[in-house]
Amino acid sequence: MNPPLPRSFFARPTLQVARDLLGARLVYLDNGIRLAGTIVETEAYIGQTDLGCHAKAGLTPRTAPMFGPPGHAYVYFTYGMHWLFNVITEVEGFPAAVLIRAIEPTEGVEIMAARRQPRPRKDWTNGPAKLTQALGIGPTHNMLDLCAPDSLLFLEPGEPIPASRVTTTPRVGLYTVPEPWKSIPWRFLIRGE
DNA sequence: AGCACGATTAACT
DNA sequence: GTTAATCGTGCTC
Repeated sequence: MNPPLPRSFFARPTLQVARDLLGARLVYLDNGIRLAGTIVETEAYIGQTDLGCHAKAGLTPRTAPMFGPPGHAYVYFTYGMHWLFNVITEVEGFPAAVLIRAIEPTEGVEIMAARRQPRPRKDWTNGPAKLTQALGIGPTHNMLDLCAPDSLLFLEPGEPIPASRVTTTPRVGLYTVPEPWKSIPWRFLIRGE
């Protein structure tokens, strides 16, 4: 078993981290059972000048995790019902994160399936709030250190994804965000996933 | 105190 | 393609 991605992986430019997380594996130890999936879609949110990023509001109770050290979780509540999982990037004090938007289930598939019943398999983890449902990630995991040796939630390296298989598009769901932030291509996907 | 809106999803037409 | 669900957050008054 590969050791988890170290803090130095996350303490880099956010676009680099978002790109390199494609193909990596997100792992959650749920009561000792490994639930895991390969990351196939990410988005970058970078600093207070990015008007699509929560950190545009500055340091508040909600955005505090983004200002914290890299390699920690930022789990937030939105639309009155959904939890979204992000990984903090860059140096402490600079607010930035990568949103994990979709994974391909690899371990603990039966448990994810049960939580996402009765939906078809392709709808189990193909959205940022769907994958937190399937894995069981929620408010208790906010600010968790994903690089701690005993962490229940962490990322493992996977098969490197060649540039020919990576696509970028504008980020999703930023309806009222002004340009250029609305259209800047900070969403990363594995082609065909 | 009130209000507009959201890094979404599921169920519609 | 459109829209309801549902409530914390940040902004304005």
